[in-house]
Formats: sequence, structure tokens, C-alpha cells
Amino acid sequence: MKKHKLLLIDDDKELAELLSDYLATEGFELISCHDGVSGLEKAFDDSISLILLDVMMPGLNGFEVLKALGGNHKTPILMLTAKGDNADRILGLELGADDYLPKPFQHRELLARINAILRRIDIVQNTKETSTSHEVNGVKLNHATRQVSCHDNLIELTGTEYQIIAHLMSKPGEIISKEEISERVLKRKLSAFDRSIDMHVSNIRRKLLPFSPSDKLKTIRSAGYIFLAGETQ
Amino acid sequence: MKKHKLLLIDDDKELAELLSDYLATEGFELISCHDGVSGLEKAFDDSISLILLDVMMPGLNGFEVLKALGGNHKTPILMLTAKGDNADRILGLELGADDYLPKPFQHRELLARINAILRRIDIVQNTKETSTSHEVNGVKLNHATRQVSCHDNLIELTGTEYQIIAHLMSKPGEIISKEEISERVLKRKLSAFDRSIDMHVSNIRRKLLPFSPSDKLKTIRSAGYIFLAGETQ
DNA sequence: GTTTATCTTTACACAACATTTACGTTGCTT
DNA sequence: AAGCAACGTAAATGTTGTGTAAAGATAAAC
Repeated sequence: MKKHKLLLIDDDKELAELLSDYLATEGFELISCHDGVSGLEKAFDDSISLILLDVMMPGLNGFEVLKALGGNHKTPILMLTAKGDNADRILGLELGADDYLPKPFQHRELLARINAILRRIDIVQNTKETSTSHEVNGVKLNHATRQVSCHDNLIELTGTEYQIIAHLMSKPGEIISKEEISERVLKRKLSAFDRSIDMHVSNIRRKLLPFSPSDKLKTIRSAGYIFLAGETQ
Repeated sequence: MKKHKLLLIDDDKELAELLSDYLATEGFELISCHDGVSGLEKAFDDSISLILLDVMMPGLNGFEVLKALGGNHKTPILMLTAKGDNADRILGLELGADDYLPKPFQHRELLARINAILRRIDIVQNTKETSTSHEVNGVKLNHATRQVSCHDNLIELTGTEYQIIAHLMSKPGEIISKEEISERVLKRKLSAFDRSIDMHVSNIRRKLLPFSPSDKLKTIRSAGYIFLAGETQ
């Protein structure tokens, strides 16, 4: 799991220090800006995963920063504020904030909210339209029974073979590296001269072949395998 | 803008009616389930954009539904509850909820929170596409599939050819020296009389040519190559 | 224990790819 | 215009990753 960088925009330097320590123990790196203007600049840094934005600041306040970011900023924003009243909360959300946490807050709640936002982004990024529908390009998976059928012909796959084809089918049309398959399915690092994956893919191909007009598993030399998504595009 | 379908899981039928009317005026379609079990089934319906989940329910309660969904459900979840205490809120978020709204709430706040979640998903999905594909001057790269298309015609490039064109396209209109290409792509110093790069560029040109009105790769004698940026200058 | 199914390694052939060679062409310098 | 260095590219050569049969290792079932 990669380490996330967070940006705190808040004039309260004491809080910044506290949060920096706490979030570090949770595996985050906290960067601080103490006024709206400098925060606004940093907000476009793509390496930042999430912005913690305080409302009450001298100069440019939190709402003004939000407005300046234009309502659909690439990086998610969690608002922090002393004022807990509804109108502010709603305004913040309508201006483009992703969430809103009234001060004072428990560290654990802040953490839970940060994680909720980052988790959602992760899920969205790793999910394709087709991932829960189990049929792609004539091959149908039944997760419950672990059965696979190819153009309505039932195929017998072993557990590993099933997991590999399921993984490839979760991102049809995308290259999946052998490293990824090894780590996700075989639960070990891919070492040099390890030909296991190749063998499994070869076996899957052999079992699909009698019922398939074309090879659905494409090899991308020195990159990985693709489960072809049907109509080429 | 497409109409979103929302799923409300709450035993309070009066609230369901109220919300259904209100959300309809805001362009949402609300579907209701009045117990955890039937809600759990509906939760896997891909046509649903967001789930509103009440905590206090007879039978399976909200937390149990969350647990059953496994913590990273595809559809985002907004928890509703009468209990406003912190521990519950945090627990819900940690169990996989995206947000938490204590009852009673203003309709406008619910709307703002729903929109905040849907907006974030929309932003992530749109930036995802632009981050995996890169188009310059009629040539499009798709990093996930390592496919290259030239004016919508698919081109087959080898790994090295792909890396070279990707590198040239990362700085369109700029001269990239052979030394740089050699070190970045081939991972070795360019030695005298080494014609590899020339060959690769030649092969890329040959593959692009049938679909390209003009040569997009320009040679700058004794300096390097440029991927032309298009109309400008 | 044995048998059976499954996974991994070994071995070799082969195809895809990268690189070098060789020779023709271009464009700069004097 | 001659000379030369850089480039284009066809063809030959070198290298590497992949396909797969078969053997070996491991785990599960009996």
C-alpha cells in the first residue's frame, strides 16, 4: 500500500504539529500551509492525495479557497471548522468539499473520514463497469460454484486457473503483469525464471480452445497478459 | 446529466415517502427497502448510484448490512441514524460507509452530501480516463493496454517502440536527443555507431505512415527527434 | 501408508524482438 | 562540387521471452 501525502491548510500551527505527528503514526505524510494563498498553490500538486482545509483563516478563508478551486477539484477536500452550524456545512459541500468535520474533533474520526474518502477513490479507480457482471467476451464465471463456461460449454478449471482467469477478466482489455498475478493469486513475489504463470495460462488456453473461435488471452511480450474485451476499440 | 437511482434501506416508511418526493424534485429516483435483508440483496444492483442506509432497523441493522457488504462495496453508502454519537459514526466509516448523517437532518444537507459523493466519483472516473490515455496530434496512447492508435486506426507497436513514442510524446514539439532515449528506454549509454534508435524510429514511422497524412516524427540532424505537436507554429 | 489432483520446475524449440551490418541517401561544410 | 558526417532502412544476425511437454514436488483425499 502506498503512502499518502496530505495537505493541511490551517493557520493554527499547533494543530498542524499535532496532526502531523498523529497522521505519521498512521502512515500519512502531512504537509502544512498556514494561509489560504500558499495553500491554494499547493492544492494543484498531483502528489497530494487529500486536502484538509480549515474555514477560519486570516486573509483568504476556507470558502474562498474552495471557490477558487472551482468546485470540482481533482484532489478531494475535507473541511475543518470551529463553526458547526448547518448552513456552513451545506455551503462547504455545495462549493465542492467532499466532507466536513467540525472542530474540535477526535483524531480517530478525522482518520476514519480521510480513509473513507481515499477508500472510495481507490474502489472507483479499480472498478470497471464489467467487473461484477461475470460474463466477458463469451466467457462466463460463476463465483459461487467456481464454474466457468465458454460459449455455454462448461469448462473445468483448477482453483489457481480460476483465480487467474477471474483476475484477468476483472479488467478486460487491460494488461495485467505477471508480477501482479503472482502476488494476487499465488501470493508470492515473481522470481526470475518462474514459469508457473505461463503454465497456468497455457492450461487455461488449452481448456478454452475447443469452444472458442479465437484466443481470448493475449500475450503482451515482457508486459503481461490481456483478457480481450470483445469488440476491439 | 444522467438521472441517478438511489436505494434507501430504512424501516421508516413515512420517511421513505417524504424523501422519495423530495429527491424526485431534485432529479433522483428513490427505491426503498424496509429491512436489512432485502436491502442487502438490492445493494448489488449495478444500476444504483448510492445507498442510504439507516442504522436502526429491526432484524439486520445498518452495521450488520455494512459488514455483510464487506467494507469495500462498489456502490457508495451514506449512513443515516438517530444516534449521533461519535463512536457510531466512526464505526460506520471504518466499516465501509462513505459518509454519515445524523437524523433528523435537513433535506438540503442530505442532498448536499449525496451530491458531494457522486461528484467525487464522477471526477475520479473522468480523470482516470485522461490519465491512462494521452493524445497528441492524432496519435493516441493507452497505457493500460499499451495500444497506440493513429487517427483511430489501431497500430501494433513492440514494447521498445511504445516506450520511445511515449517518451517523445511526453514532450511534444521538443527535441529529444538519442542519448536521452537510449538511457531512458534502452537503459544504456549511447555508443558510437549504435543505430538501434534509428531503427526503432524507422519502424515506428513505417507503422504510422499508412494512417498519417504527414510524418509526425521529425529528425533534427545531429540533435535528436521531435514528435510534432500539431497545428501550432 | 497410498493414491490422486494440482502446482511448480526443467528443458527445449520457437517466434518475437532488438541489434548490427551494409549500403544508399541527405544535407552540411568548405 | 567534393567530401563527409548523420540518417534511412533492408536484411542478416543475436538475444530473450514465451509455449508447452514432461518430469518432479507438494498437498489433499482416501
